[in-house]
Amino acid sequence: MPELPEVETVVQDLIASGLIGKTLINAEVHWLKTIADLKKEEFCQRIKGQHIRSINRRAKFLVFSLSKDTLIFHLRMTGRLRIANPTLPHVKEERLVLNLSSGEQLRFEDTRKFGRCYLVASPHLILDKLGPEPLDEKLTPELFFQRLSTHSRKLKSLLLDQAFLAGLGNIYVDEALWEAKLHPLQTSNTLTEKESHILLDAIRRVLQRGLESQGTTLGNGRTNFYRLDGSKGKNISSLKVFRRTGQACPRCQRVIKKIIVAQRGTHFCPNCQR
DNA sequence: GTGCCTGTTACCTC
DNA sequence: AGAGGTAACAGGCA
Repeated sequence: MPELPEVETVVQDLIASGLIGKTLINAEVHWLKTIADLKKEEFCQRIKGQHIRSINRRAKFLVFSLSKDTLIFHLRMTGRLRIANPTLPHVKEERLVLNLSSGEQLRFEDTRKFGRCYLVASPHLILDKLGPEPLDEKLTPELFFQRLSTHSRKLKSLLLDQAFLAGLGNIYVDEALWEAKLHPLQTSNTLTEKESHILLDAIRRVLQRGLESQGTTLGNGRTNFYRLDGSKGKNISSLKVFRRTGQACPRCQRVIKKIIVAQRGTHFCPNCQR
């Protein structure tokens, strides 16, 4: 669910909610594996009294710089953050609650329990293996082409690989490949330099669109992406192929197909994407 | 109820 | 190196 635009939306929502500068009073851990790296007692002890210096995004990670340590969330499939008054009813999907000096709570809800929260002295071990940020100017078209050329992999799996490029997930990869008119099974080192530039542009366009729409919320269930205040992202109306199997391609009207690549549902137009 | 699907990632084997 | 399988989970849906 949460890919780059969704995580960035949540980061911006957290900042807008005035979280920066607040102090973490204590933590309530309701699911141990959520904080897999640390024992519950150590996590609670260590986080106590630290204040939030800044909130950033790297790939699909939310990164809270605290006064001493770094607090990192990965939402995986169904993780959600919510700021709540303690009197707000709790839900059973709540895995972690951080009590703030303001009297509010930062609640982490996660239906499928895949999400993770790390409290570390240094973020490097977690963040340094990630590839470049797709929207970073330092990722030039030349560098992107060079990186694509050094792998012989299906475009779909390569673009999902966070060590190759950070922040894309199933939705935006399918959308970017459609936008670039490239087949998900095409091998990465067969792209011409021109095609690779078109692909980078396409990736940036679909991400930018996702950001402007504050993310993609696909349905109505609680396992979907929601913003901090519970509202939906509006990007679904921009999707051209994702979960549109059997419908007409908006470009050529041919029927959109679905195949499985790298164990992931992959949507594309067999006419536009050769 | 049954069985299959799902937006992520780590880890394993070939 | 890269591909494929499995596992971690629980809900949605036909």
